[in-house]
Amino acid sequence: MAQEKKEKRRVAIMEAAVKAFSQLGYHACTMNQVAREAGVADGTLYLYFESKEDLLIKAFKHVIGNLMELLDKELVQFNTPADKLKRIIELHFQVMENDPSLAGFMQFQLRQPDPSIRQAIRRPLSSYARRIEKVIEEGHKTGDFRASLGARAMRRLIFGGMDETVSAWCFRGEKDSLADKAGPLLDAILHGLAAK
Amino acid sequence: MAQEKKEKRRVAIMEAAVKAFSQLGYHACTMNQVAREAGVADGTLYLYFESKEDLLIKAFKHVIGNLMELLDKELVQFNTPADKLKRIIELHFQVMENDPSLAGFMQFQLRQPDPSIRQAIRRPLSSYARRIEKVIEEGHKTGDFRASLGARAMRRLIFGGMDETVSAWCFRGEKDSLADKAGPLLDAILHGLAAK
DNA sequence: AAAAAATGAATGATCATTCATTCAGGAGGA
DNA sequence: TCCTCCTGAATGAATGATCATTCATTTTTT
Repeated sequence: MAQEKKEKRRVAIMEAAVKAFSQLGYHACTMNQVAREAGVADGTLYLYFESKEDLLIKAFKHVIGNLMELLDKELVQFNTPADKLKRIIELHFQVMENDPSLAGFMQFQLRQPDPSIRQAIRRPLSSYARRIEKVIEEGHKTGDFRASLGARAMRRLIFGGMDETVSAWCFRGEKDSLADKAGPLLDAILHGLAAK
Repeated sequence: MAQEKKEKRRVAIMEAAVKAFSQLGYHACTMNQVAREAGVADGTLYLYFESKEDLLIKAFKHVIGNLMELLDKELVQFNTPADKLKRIIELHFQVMENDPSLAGFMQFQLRQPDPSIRQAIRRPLSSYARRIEKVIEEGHKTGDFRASLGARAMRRLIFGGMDETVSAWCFRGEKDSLADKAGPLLDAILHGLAAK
C-alpha cells in the first residue's frame, strides 16, 4: 500500500539525516546533502518534514526510541542492579560501535545550543536518564549500592563517563574497540579509584 | 602606550565573544552581536582577528589558558593525589559557577562539529586532560589509587562526570550550587557505587 | 598634518524553503 | 491489449533572508 511505502521513505529520510548530520553537524549540513544521502530531491524532504529543525528532532526521537526499545528488552534479562548497569554500558557502547554515524550524531546533538531543539530533545533524553536512575535506586533498595550517593548524581557520573568515552572513541579516532572499554568503566564506577 | 591599549581591547573582544557565543552557540551568534557586546563596530573585530573562526579559537585558548594557570597555582598546594583530585573538581565547579557564560561557552565548544575548530581546540584541551592524568599516575605510584585502572580511562570518567554535572547545572537550570556537587562526585569517583 | 584606528554601509555567498512543473501508475473504456 | 485521463508524489530551479567580510570614509591619536 501507498501508506506503507510512505512510512518506509519517512524512516529512510530520517536515517539519511542521521548520517548526513553526523558528518559535520546540523548547522554545516545542508538540506541538499540530506536529500542526496536519501536519494530524493530537495523539495521531497518538505513533503515528509516541516523544516530542517523538525527533521532533526524527529530523527533524534527515532534513534533514541530505538535505543530505549532495545534497552528495555535487554534489561529484563538481568536480575542484579550491577548486572543491569553492566548491560546498559555494554549496550550503549555496542550500539555506537556498530553505527559510528549514530555515535557522531548523538555527540553533536546532545550539545545543541539552539533552545528550541534542546527543549524538544529533553524528553527523549531524560527517558534514558530515568532508566539509569531506576537501576541505581533498585541498587539502593537491595543494598547493593551505597545509599549515600544520590541516584541523580550517580547517573550523571555514569552517563558522563560513557559519553566522554564514546566521544574520545569517535573524535580522537581511538583505534581499539569501544566495547572493550565497558568492563574497565564499570569496574571504576562500581569500586572506585581508591585502593583499599 | 598604544600597544597596551590594543592588547586590552583584544582581550576585551575575546571576553565579549565568550559571552556572546555562550548564549546560543557559535553558529547562531552573529559577528554583529559580538561587536555590540564588545562595544565596537563590526569591522573592528577584523582588525583584531582574522575571521569568526579565528576569534572562536583564540577565545577558547584564552579561557583554557586562564584555567590551566589557575589550576597549576592551586595544585602545588596539595600533597596527596586524592587532595589534588578534589581540588581539580572543586576548582572546575567554582570557576564555572562564578562565570556561567564561561560554562555555557565551554559546553558548546567542546562538541564543535567543525573539524578545523576541533583540531585547533584539541591541544589546549588535552593540556587539561594531561593534568588530570598526571594526578592519577601519581596516585598509582604512591599506591593510593588502584593501578589496574588505566589513567586514560579514569580521566575520561572524571572529566565526563564533571562535564555532565556542569551541563546539567547550566542547561537543565539546576538551582542549587554547583560547588556543592564536588564532594559527592569525588566520593563516587574514589570509592565507587558498590556497597562493601 | 600624518598616521593609525575605527566605522558601518555595501557586497557577495550561502542556504532553507517554495512552488510551477513533471512524472508514474492506476482506473476505466474500447 | 492498448490508450487516455487523473491524481498524488516528486522534482529542482528560483526566491529571499541571513550573515561574514570588505573597504571607502571618518575619527582619533601623535
